[in-house]
Amino acid sequence: MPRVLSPEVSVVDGRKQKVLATLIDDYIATAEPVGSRTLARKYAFGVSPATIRNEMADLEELGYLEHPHTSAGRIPSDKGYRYYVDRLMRPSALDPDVIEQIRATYRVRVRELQWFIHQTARLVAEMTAYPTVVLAPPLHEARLWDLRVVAIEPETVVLVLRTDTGIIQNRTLALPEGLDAKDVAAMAADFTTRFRGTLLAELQERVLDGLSHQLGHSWRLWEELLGWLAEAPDEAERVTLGGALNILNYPEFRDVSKVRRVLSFLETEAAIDSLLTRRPEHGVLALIGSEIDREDIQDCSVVMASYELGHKVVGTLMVVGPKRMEYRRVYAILETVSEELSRVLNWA
Amino acid sequence: MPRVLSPEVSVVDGRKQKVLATLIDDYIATAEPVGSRTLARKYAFGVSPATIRNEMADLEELGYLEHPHTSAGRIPSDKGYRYYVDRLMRPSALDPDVIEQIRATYRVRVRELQWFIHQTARLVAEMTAYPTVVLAPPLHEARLWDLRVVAIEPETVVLVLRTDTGIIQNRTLALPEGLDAKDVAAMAADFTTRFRGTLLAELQERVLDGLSHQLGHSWRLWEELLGWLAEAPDEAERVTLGGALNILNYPEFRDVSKVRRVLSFLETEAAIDSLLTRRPEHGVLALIGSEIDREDIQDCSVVMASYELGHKVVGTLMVVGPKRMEYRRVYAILETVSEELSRVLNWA
DNA sequence: CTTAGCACTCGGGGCATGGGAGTGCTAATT
DNA sequence: AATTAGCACTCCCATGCCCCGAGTGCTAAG
Repeated sequence: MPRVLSPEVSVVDGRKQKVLATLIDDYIATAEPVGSRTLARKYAFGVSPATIRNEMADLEELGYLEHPHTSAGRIPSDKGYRYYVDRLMRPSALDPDVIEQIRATYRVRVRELQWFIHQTARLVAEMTAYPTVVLAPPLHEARLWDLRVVAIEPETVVLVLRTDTGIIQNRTLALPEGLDAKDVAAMAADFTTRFRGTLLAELQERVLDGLSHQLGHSWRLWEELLGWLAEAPDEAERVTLGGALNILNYPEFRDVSKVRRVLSFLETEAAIDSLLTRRPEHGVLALIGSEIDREDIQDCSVVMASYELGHKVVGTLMVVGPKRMEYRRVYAILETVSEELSRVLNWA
Repeated sequence: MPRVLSPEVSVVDGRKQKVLATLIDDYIATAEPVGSRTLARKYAFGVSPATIRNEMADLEELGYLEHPHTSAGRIPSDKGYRYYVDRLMRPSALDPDVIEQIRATYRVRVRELQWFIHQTARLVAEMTAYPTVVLAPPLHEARLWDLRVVAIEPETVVLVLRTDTGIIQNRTLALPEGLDAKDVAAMAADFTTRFRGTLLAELQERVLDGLSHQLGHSWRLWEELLGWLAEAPDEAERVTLGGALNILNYPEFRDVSKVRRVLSFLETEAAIDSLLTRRPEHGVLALIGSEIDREDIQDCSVVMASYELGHKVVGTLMVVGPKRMEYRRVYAILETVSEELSRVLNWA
């Protein structure tokens, strides 16, 4: 008859914690269910397998471990991982080399936001060896700062849109007959003074409301121009994916259909967005397996962090991998990268 | 004792051709080795399996078919596919709907080249159901047309680079102290008049030769500016990949390691470049299995077509899939898409 | 409380077996 | 001479079986 265990107290028991932590570390490293003998031999526990066996049985009863089948070792449950992440794992100190690599990435001449986002996705994917998603600030939430016109040819101009978050989009535009670049430049200047500071989302709405009629300028041109303004926020590439193929390195994804599930998830903007409700304002946060409320990637974990621009939280980094993820390392990397990224974006 | 067959003549034999064509069609559709019985029953041949068997044995001896093992049906050899592509397959007429879908994609307001390339990759990947790569014209081969400066803030400007092929890149630049936007604009104008028409590759070289010294303007700014010009061609994203996940739908890629081989190939610019030596100037070309001289994707086929800009061949479309590819359909789609794309890029 | 001992469970690898698909040859048919 | 029926043969592969080993859970002794 099993001992009766009062849940929270017993896990606090030092040895149980050590067993759980060690088991999870081992399982993260090997992807094989861990047995009592392995645990006792491989790590210096100073107790016999039988003792460990008892502890493991308790941990299972408490819901921290599971049994794929009778004669296999144990694997962590979602609850087990959660406990590990919240209480057990020692924060990992990044190697100075690694920190230097991160800093070096951002130690560059002035670049545009999109460049930083790309580099970040690439960097984190490479360093963690998991697929990584970086979300750019949604253009809808940005405010118009500046609309400029560059004459390129008599009948062609380039529009340069700049927002308060420093995002720049440009777009070539053919001029309707009878207008030259100067007219357009004047219109743009007028437009800028009128609407500087307005949310792009709001402008978008107003366009649909027929803003162009009220402006009195050349009707057709404004239609095009405002049409573009209205489209720009939707067209902007918000999700940047790095190292998608990393997923193929993990044995839990030896099955092609699982690979498809995860990769389609990562390529679907709406899917990624659905995770954003959980985004942490500060620090790093993990969603483990069933904590993600989407069926398609229930056997994955997601680790997220935010970054700031103009001292406001605007974007997100996400690392996606098997539940058996190297949380320690990923936490450390995301912490450092999100800090450094925020720093460079805030020109500090 | 097998009959002696003079190679080229005998394949011309009508029935052998029909057997070969039908077998390949069936294999393309099913991915299963095709046996004589299946062939005779499923398609109205009017002869018995035994006869087909003889034909198949001949075709194998001639090198057009292979035998995975004694008791399996036949599959086409690379030579067989080649013969099929060159002589056997009837060109497929695209459905009017499909043609309309292609046209509609390009029936848009003025856009930049990069937009067309993205759309094309997406469109072809969706229509063929294979991964698709679109190559942009290499910036090295473009000529400087225009360098413009837009003042954004007192100490920040946006540079807009335009080439003869209409490619636009822009870049934010922080001004060194003591310079204002007007100075820079003047410099840029000067630069444009001096170097309009020069190959970017050449400019790149000259930069390395210390061009900035000769220009006499503010030394530091030119360094930055020219540094950017020198980098731009290398940074430009030349390879656009669409529908990478399509590869997962084909049973020959049920094995994750094969998926990895193909997808890493597609993500490696240098690898893609190595195929370019075979790019056709006109029309559509297939490389089948061993005809691709790279080991990593020997069990794939690549179908390519070029597109024109300014009436010069500058870029390439590639569809990548298993050797058992739907050549008919892919040929038809690539033909139409490359024509329509060239048309829209040439403003016709 | 810990541990040795031991019976028990279960998944998976190895091996034999049989069925089925397909071939290739021969001989008969047209 | 070409076609086809017949048939023996080959070989893959799914199935079932057995056995091994890893791991457990219980009991009883230290």
